[in-house]
Order: sequence, then C-alpha cells, then structure tokens
Amino acid sequence: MDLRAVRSPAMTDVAKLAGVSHQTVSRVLNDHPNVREQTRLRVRAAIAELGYRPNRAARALVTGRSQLIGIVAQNSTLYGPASLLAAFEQAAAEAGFAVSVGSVGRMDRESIAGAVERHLDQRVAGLVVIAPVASADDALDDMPDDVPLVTIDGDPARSRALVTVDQAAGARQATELLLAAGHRTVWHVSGPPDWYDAAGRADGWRSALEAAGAEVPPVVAGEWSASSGYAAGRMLARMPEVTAVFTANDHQALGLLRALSEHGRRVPDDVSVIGFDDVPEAEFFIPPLTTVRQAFDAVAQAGLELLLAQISDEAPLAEQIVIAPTLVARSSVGPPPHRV
Amino acid sequence: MDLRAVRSPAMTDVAKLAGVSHQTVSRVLNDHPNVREQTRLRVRAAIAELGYRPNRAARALVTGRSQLIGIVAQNSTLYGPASLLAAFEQAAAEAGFAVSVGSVGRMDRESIAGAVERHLDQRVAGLVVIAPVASADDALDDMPDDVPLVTIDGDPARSRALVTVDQAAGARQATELLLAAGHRTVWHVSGPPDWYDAAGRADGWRSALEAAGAEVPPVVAGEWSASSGYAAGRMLARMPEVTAVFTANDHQALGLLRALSEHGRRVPDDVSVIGFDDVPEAEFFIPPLTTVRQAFDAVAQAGLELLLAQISDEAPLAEQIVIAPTLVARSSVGPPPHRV
DNA sequence: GGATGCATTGTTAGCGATAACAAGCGCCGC
DNA sequence: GCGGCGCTTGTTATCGCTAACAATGCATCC
Repeated sequence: MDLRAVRSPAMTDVAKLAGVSHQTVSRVLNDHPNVREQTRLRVRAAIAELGYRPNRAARALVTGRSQLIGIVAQNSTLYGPASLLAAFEQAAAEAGFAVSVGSVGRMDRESIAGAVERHLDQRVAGLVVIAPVASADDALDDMPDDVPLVTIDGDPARSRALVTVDQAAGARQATELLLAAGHRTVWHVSGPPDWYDAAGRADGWRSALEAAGAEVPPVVAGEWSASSGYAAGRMLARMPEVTAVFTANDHQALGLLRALSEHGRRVPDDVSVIGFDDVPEAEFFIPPLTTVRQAFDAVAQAGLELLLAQISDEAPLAEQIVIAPTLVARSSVGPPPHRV
Repeated sequence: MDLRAVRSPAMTDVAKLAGVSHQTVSRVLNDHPNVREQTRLRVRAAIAELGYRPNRAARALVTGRSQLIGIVAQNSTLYGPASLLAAFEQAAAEAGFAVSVGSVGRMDRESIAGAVERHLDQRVAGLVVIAPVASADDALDDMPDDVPLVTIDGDPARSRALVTVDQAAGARQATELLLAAGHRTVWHVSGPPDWYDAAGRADGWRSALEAAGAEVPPVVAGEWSASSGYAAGRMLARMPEVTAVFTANDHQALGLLRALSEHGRRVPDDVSVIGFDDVPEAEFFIPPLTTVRQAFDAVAQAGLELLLAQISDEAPLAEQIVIAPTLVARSSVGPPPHRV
C-alpha cells in the first residue's frame, strides 16, 4: 500500500540522513555563515532527496512571526482596489511572501480593527492597509506599533510609511488639457467626498482652474458608479454652457457618455470628457475615453519595498512615496463648439 | 513606562488568572463538553480581562493545520475572477477562516503546482483552485489528496468537489431570447477556446440554435477583451444579414457596440446584442446591455460549504454543484429590422 | 460500605522549528 | 609547547498549544 501520507519529513529526518544535527540543517536553511561548504552540500542533498519543506507554523511559533503579509482592503470589485490587490499579491509572491487578505465591508474603525486583529492572530510579518477613505483614519491611530505597517492612500499625518498616487496632479493634467483645448472652464463630477482619491482629484481640478483664472463651477457630487455619472450627465446635458467635463473615474464617465448621447449631445463635438483610472475598456467607450492612468503595480511595488525594509531592518523608517499618474489621450476631447 | 509590548498573554497566563490549568483554558476555547459552567465563565472572564487571543501558529503546529484557506487563481483583473475572489474571501471570513491568495501568471501545470506548494507550506486547512482553463487540468491530477480541495470551474472528470456555473444554460437563454424576438439566427463572438466558460457559452448558443432549427453561423473567435469585441464588430457590422449577436462577455459587447455605432448600425433597431457577466456598468452601455448574470457569491458560498464539509468531516465527499445563471433583460434587444 | 462510573480537572508529552550555550578542533603567537 | 581564539557542530531549552492519559470527586448501585 501507499505510505505517502505517513508524515511529511521534518528537520530531524533531514539531519539523520545527512548525518548532522537538526540545528545544522536549520543553519543551512537560514543561510548562516560558519557552516562548512561540504556539510552544506550534504544537507542540501538530503533536503532534496526527502523533498523536505520547512514547517512554517513551527518557525512562526518560535520566531513569533510568519512569512505572511496581511492586506486589509475594502471588499470591492472596483477597478482601482481590485487592481491594487492583484498587483500587491504578485509582488509579494515574488519576494517569497504569502498574502492573506482581510477585507472589510465598510472602512470604519471597528471593521478595520477586526481585520487587523485577525491578521495579527496569524502572526503576519507585516501589514498593508489600503485606506483610501477618511473614515479609516481613526483606525490607523490604534494600529499596533510593533508590526511593520504600510498604508496605501491613507492620511499622511497618521501613517509612518505611506504610498499614494498624486491624484491632484492627474486631475490638474486633465483639467489643463481641456483648458488648453479652448474650453472656457471645466465641470467636475466628483467621487464620494470621504475618499482621499476623490478629494485629491477635486482639489487638482480646482487648482488648475484657479491657476488659469477660469471660473470654478459647482462640483457635481457623485459616487464611483456609472449610475451616478449617468445621473450627473442627465443634468449637465441640458446645460448648453457645459462643454467640458472631468469625471472622478471612468465608470462615471461611461454613465455620463450615455446621458449625453441620450440628450443628443455629441462627444467630443459638443462636450469633451475626461475620466480617471484607465480601465481596460475605456478605449472602447463611445467615443474612446481620454483618462488618467494610475500605475498600480508601481504602487504595490513601492509599498512592498517599504514593508520589507521595515521587516528586515527593524528600523521604523518613516518614508512616504508618491507615484505620479499619467494622462492617456484619446478622442473624447476636442475644442469647444463655436457658439458657446 | 508603557509595558504593553512585553509579551502578549499566553494560555498559561489566562489559566493562572482563572485559577485553572492551561488545559482547561484550551477546553473552553475549543468548546469541549465536560467543563463546568462556572469554570467556563471564570475562564471566559480571564480571557476577556487579559485580552487573550490564541496563537494560531502554535495551534497549527500541533494540529498540523491552520485556520487558513488557500486560493489559487489566475492573476487577473477580469470581472469574473476578481468577483469570485472577493466573494470567496468574504464567505471565508464569515466562517472564521483567513484567506491566503496565491495567484499565478498562467494556468499551466507548473505554475499551479508552485502556488499549491506555497500554500501547503502554510499548512492551509483547505485549498480552492479556480481553474477555468483546460490547461489547468493536468495540474489537478497531481493535487495532494490529503488536503481538502474544491475546484471552481474545472474539469468535472478530474475533480472530487467542484462548483461550476451552468454557462450553457445561460447562453441558451440568451440565444432563445433573441430567436423569440424574431431573429432568424444569432451570431456569436466567443471567448478564448481553452476556457471552460467560453466553451460552455458557445455550446449553449449552438444547442439553442439547433433546437430551434436555426442556421448556425460560424463562430467569431475572440478573447475576453473589449478590443476583441471591437474587432469582431468591425467585421459583423458590414454584414447586413447579422441582426443578433451574443458575445461571450460584457466587455466584448462593449467593443462590439462601439464598432456597430461607428458603422452606423443602431442597437437594437438594426442589431440586437446580448453579453454575459452583468458587469456593474452594463446598465450604462449605449444602449443598456441585456446580459446574463452569474451569481458569484452563490458560487463562493457553495464552494466554501463543500470545503468546510471536507475539513470537518474528513469524509472525501465527491459532490459537484452547479449554479444557474439568470438573464438580465435591458434594451439592447429588439425585433429584427423589417427587411432582412 | 466499597466498587463502579461519570463528570471534571490536572499532568505530561510532544508538534517542528530557532536561540543560546557548550564542546571539539585546528591554528596561532609567544 | 601551551593557552587562547575562531570556526564548526552538537545539546538543550523553549515558543504556545492540543492530545492522551491520570487523578480527583461525587453520585449511584448492590
């Protein structure tokens, strides 16, 4: 009969086969100096022969820390968060870490604390908190300070290590592009006001208008959804003075485009539109959407580097990294119609 | 000075405070019978007072299994996989399990095996493999059989426990709706042929046509992307006999809609279109897209139940669950134009 | 009243790794 | 030639928990 399930080999089995003590095996595994090359090779061979793989639980027990990185994120299928999560997971895997995801329904203190606790139970080596919402700030205050922590899109004042995307810069670029095309001013459909991303985009938009001496129209408040873009669009479409709109994300832009189309306002002939995110489909909107791309993999990469530095160094370095977004020009932008 | 970081309390601390042995604490934690109610309360109180939380690593070490579920999925931001992942994570968290994600670049034997190994290192309590691609089949063959395993969208012949969505049924419904609207036949833009989902949708489409005695036009091969839908659309738009198209997903439909619009073919007046997935934005396509919704949370729920059953029972039950999708009717479908 | 049984609690022995310390050995300098 | 130092290896203790077994107390039964 097949005895494969008897027990997976432990360190002592390797030691016995290699004719050394288990401690020497441990040293080989952890790349300690002061192991004779010949011994090292013998141990390596034994490891290979037995197909030995160290027991992470045992290691975690004695060191008090696992090879696991915990991510706390809002449970959402929004393009931004989902991409970020995927990118992070990818980067962590390459660094030899597993990733445990703890998603929360809402970004409030209690939910986040719960997710963090669950991760601490697992003795994670480090924590990544994706906290794009103001309501997450309180939670950041009572983070444990004895575990490496990186915040993504959080409050700079409350985070030691932080990675953000310069939302305002992206919004400024978008707004400036529209102004440069000849539009007198640019309207803005915002995201939820408690999201930093949304606030940053609105700020960038406003500052670009002010810098250009353009009138600042009232913000049209929206959510991230296509639905809210549609609602905003139904209103804006009836206002002939609106010739350029910058939406806080691409989904809103999609809804806006439909509303404009229903009201017979052509894009970009009558109205120019710019979105934010560069979702993969944006190129196939009607018309193809000019938008702002965030480099999520760069964010993830930077975040992981910050985290790994903390994990290895112990030094609680307080770096903050800002990633610049890039404008992707497509055909949804044009000059304003002749008669404004 | 603050001594919070001294050491988090262990079971013996709780035991001392409650005046019992650490084993009794363990019994209380694991809901063993045969603990006097009074003792139980005393222990609970001590746990609360110390803010004690059990060390999972220690438990995993002695039991050989952690409270961690490993998920192997393709690293993608496609709507389907991303939603599934999110839903799964949600369901697992509710059941008190943490979720470790191991994503792979490609769904081949080697990549999957690697991800599985990484999970086994963590001594996961169970594994979920999202294997919607034929190339993943080989990998399923050399899965360890001593760890609970559930396959999502995989090969029924090779999986013990499997959850799938009845893609064919969804495709049939879509096709039948178009036929019922009066179209002579329905064209199909397919997904990548090695994906089970894509194959199932194509099968359902074909069988519905055959059952109705309609002519079966050649499949237009696509990928999941909007881009491929656009390419297909540029071709189909020039063919006046095409009055109804069923695409393998919503993104393709988006690309198709744009191609049709560019060629001056109106939807649904000239051409009716149905997609698959019901992405949140589908309602805001131009026009709103009729599509087929997969209940990802139901899939995740079912998958988790299968997994938990295996984890607790030890009984390697070989159940397979099929989830039925539902048609979501919107305005992209109408009768064919008068002159066909 | 003492054997029997059950409910309850305590004791001991690991799980598989790392850390701290000890020991063996060759080489150096005086 | 001998003490001491550094490289290499082994021994022992320990992390925090669960499993198996032992021990206790009390009610029950004949």
